[in-house]
Amino acid sequence: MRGVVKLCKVMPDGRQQIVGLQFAPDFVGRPFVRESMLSAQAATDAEICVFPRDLLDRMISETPKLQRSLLDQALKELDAAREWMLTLGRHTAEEKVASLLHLIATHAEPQTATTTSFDLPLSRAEIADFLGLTIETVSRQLTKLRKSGVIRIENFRHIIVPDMDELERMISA
Amino acid sequence: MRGVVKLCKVMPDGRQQIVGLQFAPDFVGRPFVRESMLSAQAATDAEICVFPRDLLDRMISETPKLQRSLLDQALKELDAAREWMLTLGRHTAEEKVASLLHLIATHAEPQTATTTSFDLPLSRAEIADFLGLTIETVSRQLTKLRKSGVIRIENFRHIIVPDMDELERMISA
DNA sequence: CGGAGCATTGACTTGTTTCAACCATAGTGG
DNA sequence: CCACTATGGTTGAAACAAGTCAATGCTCCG
Repeated sequence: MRGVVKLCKVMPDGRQQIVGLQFAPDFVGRPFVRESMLSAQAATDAEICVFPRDLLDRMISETPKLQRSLLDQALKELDAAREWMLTLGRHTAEEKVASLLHLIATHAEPQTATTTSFDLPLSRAEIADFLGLTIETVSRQLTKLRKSGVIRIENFRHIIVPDMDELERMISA
Repeated sequence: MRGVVKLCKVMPDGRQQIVGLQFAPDFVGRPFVRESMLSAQAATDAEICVFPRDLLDRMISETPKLQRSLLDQALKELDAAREWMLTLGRHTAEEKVASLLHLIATHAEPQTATTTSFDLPLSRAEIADFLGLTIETVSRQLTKLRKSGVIRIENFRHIIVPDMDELERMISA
């Protein structure tokens, strides 16, 4: 209902990858399945509406409409995941960081005109885990974007994008 | 029904990423949606069973069982996509190549004991696009795996894995 | 004040890419 | 039948982007 939830995968040796962010009205969880190889953590303060599993399973089985919207959500997430695969596989560090800022800007609060500002829901370490980079590289790319005037940074977490088109041009995808 | 289909995304500047491989009885396509930002190409000779879109849409709407299996397939693909995000983001080149071999080995023909052999459905260039690497790096990692005895290569495309456990150990995830 | 936690910056190293040469195979046409 | 080209793959050397290691800065908070 409010806040951001991150979906994580970890390797035995400790390397970690965030494989998805869930925003405001998204549904988190996997009906019909006992467990998955995924952990979900709140990235910010969040209000979550929880359903008991068997009740939910039953409701889904009985109402085709619900099942349909669940399918839609799954397909939306699938598209997002594949979009992100392109980012992880074929973007440079700079493009990756720009992509993340764009993702958050478009999914967070409603926008006003071309100028946008928002709070990062993630720490540098979490950003690194999302982008497949190190915190140092994330930090460097952020200052690079700042120095080139694409973004402004206030208090580490608050980002101001004077010109969204400029940011989108950094991604070019 | 037979063969391998690859799902591709391309960037305006030509960089390309393969975001999924579909094997034998998988369903390819997106019901209810006119178009998606994805192209599907046969990677090998393939036999495909095609349904007319409106017929399929209608059938799905009317049979909850079909809708359910479609949901299952979507969730399966979502898991696979996220698994691959971990590979793209946090694995080294060597681990990536090993992961691909493992993926193909486990999805291709049924297996015999620990020794496995199969034909690569992808060219070096396609492998590179799947793993987010260059063809040169792919080639180098393959020879590295060959020289270390984890795999044998016959005629460029045919791979023999003497010991599956050994291959899995290269991935460690 | 002083320590803990997070972020930034710098110097250096390394893995992967880039650029280029080369090899093998198959097909084509003189 | 043999050059000749096209295609796909391998290999080497140099360049570069990102990672590693280490020092420092900034805030919050007890």
